[in-house]
Amino acid sequence: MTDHAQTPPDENHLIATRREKLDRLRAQGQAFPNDFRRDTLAEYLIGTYGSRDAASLEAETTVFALAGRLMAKRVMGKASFGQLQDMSGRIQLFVQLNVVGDAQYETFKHADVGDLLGVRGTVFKTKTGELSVKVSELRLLVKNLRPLPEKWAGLTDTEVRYRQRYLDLIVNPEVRTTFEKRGKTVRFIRNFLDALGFIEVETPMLQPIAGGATARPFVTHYNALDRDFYLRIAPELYLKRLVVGGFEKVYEINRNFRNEGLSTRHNPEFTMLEFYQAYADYREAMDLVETLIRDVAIAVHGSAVIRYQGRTYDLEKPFNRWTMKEAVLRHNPDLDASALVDRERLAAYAKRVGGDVKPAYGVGKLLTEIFEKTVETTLLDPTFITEFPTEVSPLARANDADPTVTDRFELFIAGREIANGFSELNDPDDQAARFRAQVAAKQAGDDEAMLFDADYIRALEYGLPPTAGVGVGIDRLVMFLTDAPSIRDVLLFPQMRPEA
RNA sequence: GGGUCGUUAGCUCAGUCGGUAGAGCAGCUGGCUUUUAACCAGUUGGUCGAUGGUUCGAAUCCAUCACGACCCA
Repeated sequence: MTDHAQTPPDENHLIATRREKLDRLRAQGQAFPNDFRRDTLAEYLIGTYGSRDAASLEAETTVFALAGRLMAKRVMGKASFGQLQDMSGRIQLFVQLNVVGDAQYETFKHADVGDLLGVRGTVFKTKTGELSVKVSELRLLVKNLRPLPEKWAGLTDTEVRYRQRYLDLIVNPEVRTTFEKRGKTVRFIRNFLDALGFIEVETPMLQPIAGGATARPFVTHYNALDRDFYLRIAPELYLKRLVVGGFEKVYEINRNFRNEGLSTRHNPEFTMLEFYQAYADYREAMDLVETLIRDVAIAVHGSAVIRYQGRTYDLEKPFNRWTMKEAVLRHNPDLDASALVDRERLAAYAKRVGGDVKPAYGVGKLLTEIFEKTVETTLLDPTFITEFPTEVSPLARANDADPTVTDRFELFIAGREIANGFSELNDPDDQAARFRAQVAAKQAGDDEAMLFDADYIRALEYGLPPTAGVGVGIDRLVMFLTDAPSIRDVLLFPQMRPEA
């Protein structure tokens, strides 16, 4: 791009002024140099010298090279202060005319907050005791053309924060902390599973049949094959194929895509951990999940006692474990055990509590509706709900004693589903029958129902070991660990409508 | 999809009953060699989200639309 002289007519005078400064830099030579090398981060200086007193620092003659973004500037005649921010934090700069000379002092005087600078200098403490760098050399490395948000109130407009996350990250340090914690969370989970002998794999995102969950997929087109493909809604069926193939402990952490609405809890692409362990059942999986959640909290947060949105959660205590029926009865005194098997009464009650009621719904689906409407958001302390109806669990193994329910659990924390796991259905004929029921539901108008995956059935016919599988919503887990009220706060670039 | 609220200078926000568009910060000019929301003096800066309507006159009232936040489905 060489037409830098062309300034869009809608730019304001602040940008125009900075472009003039840039034009002068271009005229003087390389305006975007890449030959300055730093050897020190702000955090290192603060950590190493922050607690030393002013007198002892006077003997420190080491010259450090730092680079970063100028975040504040205070010019006082022939001496000036600034704040330099790098990836580790901030440190104060002290620039004096009689040390750096006219040219560099002018550079600093006319620098804008937001410019990227390289400086060399020694450490000292000011009268007020702030560790600072006495600058002996200063260079402008990149000219900032767009003014940063105001220094005191900062950037609060949520729309701008999400759309221009880079700006949010520059001016709101706690945002950076949130995403560092997110990275730490994922890394901890990988280490945790690796240590238990799990193998991490990657399975297709582009799938000819979007299986493994009940959700509407995104459709795309593969030109070379002239065929529609789907962005995956879950990796589940592929991971279980791998268990058939002998990956007896396997996991994947990756993106899923669901063609649903946007909300504080939903983004169309989100990150899911799924892991599968052969020769284990859902109870062992629950124990593993409980340990994982507790340990990840300690690793990321330093403690198993978490403050989330004003409420304290003690993950050290054993998680609650209730069956879905127990939970529904506990929260709905108008219902008794006999009502839970009476379709008419359940349908009437589900309707009363605002649930979706359709003629095709059996008692299991109706019970689930009532659970979602009356119980889910009340499950604040970590709670496993078990015995999900078979009707709503097309991939889970039916319970040996009561085949109307499955050996399945979901974990709720702060009223939100965090994990979902079950003993896998490994009877190929039962699975084929459940796929056929899903296909029938789809034909009856349920556009979230599953399709028949013949290759998956073929894989089961080779023999899927008895297996437990779990999915953990990473975004919701990170929300909880970072005290974030909205999923958008834990996604670097949350989905937004295109700008007008 | 529905409801409520919001959108005014680069940022954060005021704007009365419908009567010439405001502040702080940032910017620009000058002063100031230990400041830290530096300070002092002067000063520039507006498609009031968009479109249409009511009115002598609209940031303000009405309608539609766009985008966002929160709640609900």
